[in-house]
Amino acid sequence: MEEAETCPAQRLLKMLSGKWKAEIFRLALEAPLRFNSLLRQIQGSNKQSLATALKELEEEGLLEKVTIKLKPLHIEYNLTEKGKALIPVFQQLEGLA
Amino acid sequence: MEEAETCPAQRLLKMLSGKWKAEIFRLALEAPLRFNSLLRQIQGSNKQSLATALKELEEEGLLEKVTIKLKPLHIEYNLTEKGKALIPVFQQLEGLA
DNA sequence: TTAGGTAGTCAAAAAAATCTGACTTATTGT
DNA sequence: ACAATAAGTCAGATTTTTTTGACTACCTAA
Repeated sequence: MEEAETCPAQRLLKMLSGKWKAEIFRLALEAPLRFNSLLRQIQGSNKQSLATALKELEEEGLLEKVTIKLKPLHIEYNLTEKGKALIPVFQQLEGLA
Repeated sequence: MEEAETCPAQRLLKMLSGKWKAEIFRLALEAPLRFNSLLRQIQGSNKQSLATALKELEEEGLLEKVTIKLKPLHIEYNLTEKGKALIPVFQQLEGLA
């Protein structure tokens, strides 16, 4: 059941909610992400959860999926402009921690 | 099962995670909170969930519970200093929304 | 050609979060 | 004295999120 939210910050908060999204986002600040590397980097995570998180981050427009057609032929996830706009918030969050 | 988090922002994000916390926090910016008013103000919520959220916000040190011993003798929840430190982050979040 | 890597999907199970309704204790207003 | 309000708690049910393990499909290196 979907519900309307009254609090504007809620939407943004929800974008990074869930067990793995914040960590994925943080790693995306450093370099383009690749599925299996992520699975190795984030200990305790699992395929399904990462796949779901990546799909949602993509749907929310924070990450974009890019098929690299060169040599090792693989897929990358990059921060979008919208994703980059979130960096200062994220840093402020880290600053308080 | 508890797990250690690697991402520093995660802790802060978690403080305002959950279905009602952001909304509660937002209302706390305006005025001290009272349980039953909150229940009426936040449509769709319920006692138990609000009680849990308030308890957690208190444990996290964002709200403090105050017993007002005057005339109508009641309980208030106020933003703590730590809670107030979160205001700019919250505003930035709303600014992006 | 066979093994290993990459990038997943699917169904089902388990765990965590949220909701419901009944009940409590103390204080007010009439 | 009685009913209403305030501020909850508790057990159980329901819902949502997260995890597990099996299974695809494609490519590459030996």
